[in-house]
Amino acid sequence: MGRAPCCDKASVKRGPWSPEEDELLRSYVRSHGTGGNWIALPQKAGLNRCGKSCRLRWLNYLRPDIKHGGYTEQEDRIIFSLYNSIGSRWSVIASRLPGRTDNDVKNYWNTKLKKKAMAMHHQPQPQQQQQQQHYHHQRQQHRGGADGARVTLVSTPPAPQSQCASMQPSPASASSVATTTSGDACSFGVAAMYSPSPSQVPQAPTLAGYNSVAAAAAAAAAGAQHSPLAELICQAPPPIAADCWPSCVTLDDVFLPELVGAGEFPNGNLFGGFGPLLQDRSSLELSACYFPNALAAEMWTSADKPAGLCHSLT
DNA sequence: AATGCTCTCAACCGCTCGCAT
DNA sequence: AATGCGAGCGGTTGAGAGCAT
Repeated sequence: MGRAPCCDKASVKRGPWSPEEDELLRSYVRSHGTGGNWIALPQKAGLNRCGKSCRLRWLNYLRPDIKHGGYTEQEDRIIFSLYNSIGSRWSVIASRLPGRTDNDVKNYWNTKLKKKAMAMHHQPQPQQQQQQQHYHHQRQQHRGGADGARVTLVSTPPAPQSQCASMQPSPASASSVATTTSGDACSFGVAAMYSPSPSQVPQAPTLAGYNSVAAAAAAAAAGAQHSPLAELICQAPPPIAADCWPSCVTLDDVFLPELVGAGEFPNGNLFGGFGPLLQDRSSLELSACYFPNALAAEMWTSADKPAGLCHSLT
């Protein structure tokens, strides 16, 4: 059973917005803000529109920081990646692309990227497929999308290692030290927090080995049964080179097991092909990363990392 | 020039979620 | 605990622009 309409559709204007309406809404929001109440806004702003319509118009079109069109190759990759990782959660995907809206990303996917993916589907590369099947296998153990363990690396000196396998659920936020269920702080350099409830946390400790940006097509190409994108494409774009790392992607929010190189956090090769990249970027503040589970987080702390990378962690 | 088809994207619809009561 | 309400989300629609015939 659906809810009651938010406004009387018969009495409000619908359809395309006129420049005058745009200006009314723009000037009202500029001077008053939304007030956290979109339902009441149209009347206050002198608009004969449904509040929902006003909200959509503002968020998707009138906001000053909106970018329209002109998607870059890097943005494409991010969308591919995130779509593969989390599916059609457009608001989450859009949040990784400054200036983009969920509606815009959704439209872009439906009209352009999906076709691009399907075109790739007809050009499979056996060698990649084999490797990607491996990714796929591991990816399935990560299901839950972005709901893996979120790890914030802290600069506190290493303490005796304790298992953080039972982290308290916590809102995803950087620079927080999680505690175990017994209340012990996991202060051995890594504080891990699970976004999902513990029961949702994948049990298998195996780590995926691809970066989150190139991963989209990689995992998808593996034909992952749980991946929507996987049904569409079978070929991964090449890994991102150090000199074209998307400027809009910060290391602040990287799903680390995907960022690191191939394998299971091999000692001495933690970052696989991305070591040089990360070293180049060591000036960035790596404040929060995602791991699929606490074991992965622990492996991170004990693994060799590019010099300087941890230096700037908070 | 006229017609039909395809594509794009702004806008709508219906639902879930979270908060307040 | 139950209920109501608004915000937010993702899927879908349809008008209009562009292109092909």
